[in-house]
Amino acid sequence: MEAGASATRAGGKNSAARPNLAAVAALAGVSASTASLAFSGAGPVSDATRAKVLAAAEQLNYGGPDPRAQSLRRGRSGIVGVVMEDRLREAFRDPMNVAMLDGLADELGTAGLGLLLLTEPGSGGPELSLAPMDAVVLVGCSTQLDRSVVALHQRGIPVVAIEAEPMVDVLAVDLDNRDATARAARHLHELGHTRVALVTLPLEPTHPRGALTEERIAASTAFTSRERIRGARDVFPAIGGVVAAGSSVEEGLIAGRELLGSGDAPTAVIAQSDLLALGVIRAAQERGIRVPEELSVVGFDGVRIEGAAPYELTTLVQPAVEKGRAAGSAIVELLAGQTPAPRAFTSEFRVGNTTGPAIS
Amino acid sequence: MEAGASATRAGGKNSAARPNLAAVAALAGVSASTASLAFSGAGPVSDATRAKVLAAAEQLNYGGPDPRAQSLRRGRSGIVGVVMEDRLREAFRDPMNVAMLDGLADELGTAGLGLLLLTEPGSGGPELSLAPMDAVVLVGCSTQLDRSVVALHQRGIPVVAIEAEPMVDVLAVDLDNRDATARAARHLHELGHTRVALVTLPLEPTHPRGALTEERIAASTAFTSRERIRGARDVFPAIGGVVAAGSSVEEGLIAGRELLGSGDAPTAVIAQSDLLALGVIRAAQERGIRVPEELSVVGFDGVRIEGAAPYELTTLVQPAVEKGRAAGSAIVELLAGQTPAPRAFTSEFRVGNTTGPAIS
DNA sequence: CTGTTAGCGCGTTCAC
DNA sequence: GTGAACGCGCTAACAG
Repeated sequence: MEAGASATRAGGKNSAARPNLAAVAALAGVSASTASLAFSGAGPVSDATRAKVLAAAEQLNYGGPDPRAQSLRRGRSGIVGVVMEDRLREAFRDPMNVAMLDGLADELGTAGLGLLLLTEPGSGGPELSLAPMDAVVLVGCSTQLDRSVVALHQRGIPVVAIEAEPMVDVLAVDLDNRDATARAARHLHELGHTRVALVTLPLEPTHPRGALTEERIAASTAFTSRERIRGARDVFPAIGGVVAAGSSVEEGLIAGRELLGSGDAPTAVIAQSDLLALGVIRAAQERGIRVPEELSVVGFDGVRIEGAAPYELTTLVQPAVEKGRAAGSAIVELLAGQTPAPRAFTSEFRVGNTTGPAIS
Repeated sequence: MEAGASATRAGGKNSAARPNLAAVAALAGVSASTASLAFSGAGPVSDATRAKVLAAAEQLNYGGPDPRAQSLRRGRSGIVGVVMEDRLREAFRDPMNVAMLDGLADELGTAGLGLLLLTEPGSGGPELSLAPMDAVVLVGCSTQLDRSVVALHQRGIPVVAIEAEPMVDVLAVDLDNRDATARAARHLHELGHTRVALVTLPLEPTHPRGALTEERIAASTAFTSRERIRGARDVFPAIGGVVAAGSSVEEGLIAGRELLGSGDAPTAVIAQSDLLALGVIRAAQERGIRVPEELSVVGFDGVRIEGAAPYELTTLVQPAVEKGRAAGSAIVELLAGQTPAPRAFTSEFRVGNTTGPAIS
């Protein structure tokens, strides 16, 4: 051994094999278990011994216990999987998802848990059942994940679902999608609207646009969209409309053009997200239709959107961050062996300046 | 054993202990390694044997090999960590980050790798060195991560950094932040502007607002912001301005008010993101300052922003998705034992309708 | 094609 | 305080 200033990228054969705890222990002249305690700090170790171990570690360029081995030994990896709809960009485009994720990450981070982004099976992404995770959060997922959920249960991995069809042994974090939409619909009803149309979020995994038909509703795999449709139908049983390909202003614009260009254009539109609602308003502007005088528009979510001015959307404000936070704390409790109760959140109906009396 | 329709959540003592591969193998009457092959499919196993194993697995309610054990044995977890600035919501608010992540996730997903969201050390989140990951991507990180990077190297974990201060043994995915900004600055220079101000992205981890001072620049930990400042100074050596607390229209508005309210307001503003640029334009509108007649504004990123109309921002279009994709493929190559070359991307200067000749 | 033998790297009993 | 042994659950070698 020459001088000790090396360690940059020395070419010695020592650097070839990665050191492990045993090697460090050997060099320090202690047993492996003692060395383990010296690192984890979870046990009585004399300062002198600890120093010896740390010195040996430094000399061997040992970076601490291997997380993979720890995971196996402890039976915990500190990772929580989050399953979202296929395209990340799609999911992140909607501020609601982002807010929810933020709440979730916040709560999990506090507990030292990391967030693993997964996509639904079949989308070519990482296999849901291949990742070493301690728990899973399903968000805005299609209702067809039963297979995967069963596999997770077999592994004893707790599952929390945000706004999903109820499943056995899956803790639900719910939103009053149906009731909330019904409340908004009632508002329109009271204002005298009868020709009301829906602009819904996607109903199928492939997100095709098109008219809202009975068949599509029946075959839909999107829980949230369907619940909101039901809410609208609680008030307007025969309500129709169009299905958008995503939650964006652009999609709302397309949907709005479709609706407002038809023979008997609606006097009110129930959009399933604020972004869609804003798009519909844009479409109205294009045709010179005034909002709310000639067209009422309600949204869902209650996000502040850049560029919405001068409109203040009539909408349903949902506690997105809280939803994420609730899912996070539920996970933490689940991992602690407790059995938390399902959580249900309610949206607040906020009247803005985009709804008004129907003109007959 | 009664009828076989059970397995829902039977209370037998068999369901207490989670089955493992050995148990399945024993029940199937084969060796553990054979059972392993039957599951992984990576080896010659007779159909009859495989069927036996699968049947035993089903009977025992075994969900397949434990990913944690596989991780240890194979030395791979299939997880790639992504380290971003502290708040997720903050990071996701900027469409650039989302686009980049999308490209990254896309490339990694194809390789079967999952994305683990991590925060910088000290932000209370999951420890960067505690997660079982195969590689790490640093994005928009402060330049003070050397400690963590060293730890990762000790573990033999490859690191890719997107737009970061060069570090040893870290593969760089770079953007021509400085040159690009200089190009935009030159454009303003040629238009005759001399009173030009900057609106920069945060310079410190805590994101305080305030005037852009020499001290702050010198002490800054944000690589991208600093490079862009340098680019501006290549053309306007004495340029000053303000530091925003994040990349958002709101922040741009605040910064714009500050700049335009001062004694000698600038005739041109170089904003370090399109969101900030739009905010500055809003501030100008508030004061009745016309863009581009009385104030020129350039941005950075080249994103389509809802609500920007009727403006089409003069900006630097950067290939965000490609950046992410490049980082992803670099990771894949690194994990395959190859040594990919660093990648560098260039931004395209796009002249919109928010810049014009200086009025003197 | 299948079984046997060794570990992967670590944490946790127990003794001393 | 410290050391010795064992096993987490699986898979990569080699035998047969």
